[in-house]
Amino acid sequence: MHNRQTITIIDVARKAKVSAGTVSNVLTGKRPVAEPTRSRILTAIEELGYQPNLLARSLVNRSSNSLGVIASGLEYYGPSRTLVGIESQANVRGYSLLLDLLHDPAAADVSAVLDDLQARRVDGIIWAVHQIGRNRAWIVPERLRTLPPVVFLTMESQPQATIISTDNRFGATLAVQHLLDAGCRQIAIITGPLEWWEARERLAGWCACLAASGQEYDATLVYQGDWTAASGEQGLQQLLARRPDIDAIFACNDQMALGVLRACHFAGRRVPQDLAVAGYDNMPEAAYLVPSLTSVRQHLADVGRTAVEELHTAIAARSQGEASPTVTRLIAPELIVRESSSSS
Amino acid sequence: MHNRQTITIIDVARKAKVSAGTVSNVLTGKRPVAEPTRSRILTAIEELGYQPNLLARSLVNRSSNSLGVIASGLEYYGPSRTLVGIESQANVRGYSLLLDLLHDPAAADVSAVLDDLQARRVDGIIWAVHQIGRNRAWIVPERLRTLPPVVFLTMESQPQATIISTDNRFGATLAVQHLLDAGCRQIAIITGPLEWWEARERLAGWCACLAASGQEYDATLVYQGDWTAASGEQGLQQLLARRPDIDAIFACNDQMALGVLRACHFAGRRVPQDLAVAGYDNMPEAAYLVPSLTSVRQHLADVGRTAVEELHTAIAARSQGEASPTVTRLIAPELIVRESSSSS
DNA sequence: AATAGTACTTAAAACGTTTTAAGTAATGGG
DNA sequence: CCCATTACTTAAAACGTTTTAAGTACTATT
Repeated sequence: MHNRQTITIIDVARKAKVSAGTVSNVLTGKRPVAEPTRSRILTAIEELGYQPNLLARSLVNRSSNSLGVIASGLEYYGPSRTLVGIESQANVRGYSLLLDLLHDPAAADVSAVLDDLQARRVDGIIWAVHQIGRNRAWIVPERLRTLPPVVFLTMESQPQATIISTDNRFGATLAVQHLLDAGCRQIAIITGPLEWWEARERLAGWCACLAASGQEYDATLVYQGDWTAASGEQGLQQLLARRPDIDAIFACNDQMALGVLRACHFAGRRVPQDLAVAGYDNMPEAAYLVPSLTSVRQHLADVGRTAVEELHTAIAARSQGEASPTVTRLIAPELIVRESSSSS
Repeated sequence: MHNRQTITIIDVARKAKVSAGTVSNVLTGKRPVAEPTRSRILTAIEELGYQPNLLARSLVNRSSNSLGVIASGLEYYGPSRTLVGIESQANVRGYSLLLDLLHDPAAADVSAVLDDLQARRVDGIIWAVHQIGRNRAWIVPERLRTLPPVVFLTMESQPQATIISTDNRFGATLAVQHLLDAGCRQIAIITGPLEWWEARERLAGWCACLAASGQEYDATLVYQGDWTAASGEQGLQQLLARRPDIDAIFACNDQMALGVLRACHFAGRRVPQDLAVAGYDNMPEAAYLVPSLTSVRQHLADVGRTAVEELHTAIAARSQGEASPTVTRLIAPELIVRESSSSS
């Protein structure tokens, strides 16, 4: 019945009484084609319902017009937001996206996914996995040389790599300085797991800010959580037990801040009167909690978009044979002050 | 310096003193190769660092081993969760994922993305955009026939399409029945935008459940929100103004439920003593709100995985030349009871 | 009227695989 | 010792494009 033979550029050529090369010329627009021929070809394409085969095109062009994205934790707010930014800019630049998710972001062996992307001849790769423990160990010049250009998200600055990230240290400073300005003096912190680079950076921002205000490092003010609300709840309980005098908490993400709010409720500490609370991430829920949550907003979609732009220029450079310089780009976050920290 | 000439199967063949066909045979494993030759080839591959070009392979195989995913709203909890499920099962089945995001999920013109996926010769397509208004209008047999197999997520049952979805009507029933069992009698609902199929389904579940308990439809108990917490907050205020006697609210997602909780706080209504609240989605924050939120948990990762499985069998069927039957699969959600609705 | 230049077209050669059909060498049976 | 059979190998032909180098037909110039 339906022989569904795929129709190729040759069928179009035959129908328009012209050679395949000419059809290709009108398709790519790289070479002029006389008006009558062009329109003859166009109607032939239309009538046959011809759809070019991008695989064949990519094969000869040696470029697939696609980017590989390796991400993890997509079920969380941050990563998915970043991906949206990546996708929108990829669209603008005409790239398709090949998505790979890492189930264990701490795993160091990633050669399989990299090989696959390479085999599919992606033009560039965005590495959107958080830096945890030694999961960056594969980033060595020998491996990078065999890969298409790579842009890394959310990792420590490194001379041999292009990196786009939000400025976690600065973000933490914003929050802590705000708490200081609000009159708080004993500001505790609930960090993320310290194998995470981001967690260390935010802790460093807290340290630096307190140091600048003349306080010296006090380990009893630090609790290491694991990003979950449960750990925030437990963290506050422990901190209160150790240091009943604390008057502010900087929770390194909003989930943990949520746990803190809950623990405060049961501990009978009013927020913000008895204890000011600031979070990090500015998740959509933050504005509607009771009390609404002061938080640090990262411009994650911008991170994603910038990553694509940076990658795009690197790709262009390499296709010219030039070696593109590696850059590190930090995007400044912004503090959103809400009820949980405003004394009024 | 580095001439970065890509190394092909022919280079390997030459080095192993063998023909390209034989190398292909050990690569694909479809035809036997004598042990000494095989190992000679293997070491040649190893030494040259050969990486097969999947584009070329796909060209001759007429199958790219990849699935196209068209999604939207990825920054929200549900869609990203579903995508994670899709990705994990795609991995199991050996498919790569080509991701396209729709910025306006209500837009009806989607031919551009479909064309692109088709041009890239994906083996199948997962349509993960919510059904809103007429954005399903393109689903007509003529168009479907030109496409590779498609699986639709979250839409109304339709004979000509394979559909995987959670059972929204049943989920709503779970929540409302639970509120009835808790002794509530005036159960209001805050719906999503009623152009959304899911919103209509959940409303229908509420209606059905109340009808079964002998109550007849009462429009003053219905408020149409837009999925945002802000609309939930406003919804509760309006409902209370209209009907001060309501003793329970079913908010059709957790964001709106969050707004309801906030509004209750300011209106001085205690939850659950004065007003029981149930949400939908069971977002991670639900368990840590004060009070923690009763909600309907959808098994979204399962939806994603099932979609891939269903697509996989459809692909297999079509490659055999058979027409695969269309199926509709509804996945039952589950109610998670928490403080916001338990009278104890 | 010959030459040069312009403006398109085209046949053929890539691109890097897999598959087909044919070939070869070794083994076994009669 | 010949013929089948088995077990691999291989050269060549796809797959569907783009690009290169070579035409071809005009027009403009001398």
